[in-house]
Amino acid sequence: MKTLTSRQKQILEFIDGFGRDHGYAPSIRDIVKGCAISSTSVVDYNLRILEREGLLRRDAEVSRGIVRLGQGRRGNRTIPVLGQIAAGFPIPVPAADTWATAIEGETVEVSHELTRGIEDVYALRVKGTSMIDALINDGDLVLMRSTNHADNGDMVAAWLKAEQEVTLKKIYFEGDQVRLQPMNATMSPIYSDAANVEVQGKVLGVIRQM
Amino acid sequence: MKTLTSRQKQILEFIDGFGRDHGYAPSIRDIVKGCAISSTSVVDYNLRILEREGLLRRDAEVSRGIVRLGQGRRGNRTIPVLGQIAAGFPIPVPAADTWATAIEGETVEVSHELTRGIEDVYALRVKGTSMIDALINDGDLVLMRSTNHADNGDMVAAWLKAEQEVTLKKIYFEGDQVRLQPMNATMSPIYSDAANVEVQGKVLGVIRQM
DNA sequence: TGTCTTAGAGAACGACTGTTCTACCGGAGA
DNA sequence: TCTCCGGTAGAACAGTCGTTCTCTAAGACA
Repeated sequence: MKTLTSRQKQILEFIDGFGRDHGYAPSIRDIVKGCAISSTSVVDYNLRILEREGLLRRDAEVSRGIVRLGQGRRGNRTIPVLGQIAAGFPIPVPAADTWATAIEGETVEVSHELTRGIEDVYALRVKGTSMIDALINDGDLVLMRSTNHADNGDMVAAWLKAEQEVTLKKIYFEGDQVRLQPMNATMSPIYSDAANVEVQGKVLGVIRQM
Repeated sequence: MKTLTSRQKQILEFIDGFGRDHGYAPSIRDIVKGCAISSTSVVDYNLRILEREGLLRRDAEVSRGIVRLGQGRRGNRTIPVLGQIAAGFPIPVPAADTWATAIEGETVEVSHELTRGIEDVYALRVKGTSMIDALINDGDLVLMRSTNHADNGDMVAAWLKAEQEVTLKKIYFEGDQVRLQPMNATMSPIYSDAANVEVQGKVLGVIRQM
């Protein structure tokens, strides 16, 4: 990338500032005024360069059609809070329609850093202190990736069919057995038949508010 | 708030969708096409209602001057990660210049929900498992509000002057004594002279990525 | 039945705005 | 000196876009 001229940096900064102040992009003439430039063609000229450099996108013949690209502008993901998780209480694996209806309810906003671009993410509010061994407290929000697959050592929400309960544990596959390991050394792991265990989701992160 | 008509909901959803797709707001005529409405005046009429209900803001005579308000659209805060915290290692209370230089370094993006509009927020990365009693693990990010004041029961970063160390504990003021309470019942609280304890910050939240 | 309110349709006006064409200027290179 | 090029000016054009005025229609209410 070629280094930007001071004018181009100035225009870029003006666009960002204008967006923060107004909530929409400036017009060419807004930039003319804001950067003390005397002609719209100069702005157009420099915007073409900035677009070529990949710093913004322009939609032809659209008023205020400048969209800033690059840096941390990607915004938030809105994640549905599908329900609560507590020992002995099943979590519904979200189906397409569950998803839609959940949108109406509680949601959290998280940055892309946390979800890392993963699509099927939902959140569960932890009820009770039964997960305290896993450093997860009452009221915490766990970000879950909806999946039926897990790797050794992943922290998962596991559905124990016979026991009819869900626990949040680390999972280890040992032959046709599955070991569900609490994160507290003083607690014993649960061993179960692999057929009896169904992975409902993988924990991506934890958010706690105080 | 009066309940919205289906047309108003439709327009609202179209605006949100258009914004996601294009990065800028639709024009009135975009809404006309997108919602199969036959006149711009109908859109204008409904937009006025939506504006009155506080669901959006319109800037007069500005192309694509619709700004969606309400729900979780407020965008992110960029929080500087000022350093690490580990037992026995002092946290610098951020001064104005520390702040500026830290901006250049690592940052996290968090939604406004977490910071609740509070200004002086910084983050610390937890090193080691010395805070595990407080349900905070190695590598976690603690969101701190920079303050010298704390209320009874707040979780704070406390600087013990004589011992030259910082701990993350619940704080209780008991006369001229201060009780620093770990969050694990099997551990004993630390009692210290009030003059020996300096609150450096209050924990607002914890973010853990797995 | 007549009036008011809500909702929608259609068209026209004028301001807003992106695009483009021509011209000017200074420095680098031949 | 002449030419080319990056950068700048100014102006005109045409399409975009918000606003507003007039009309229509259906339901509520007295």
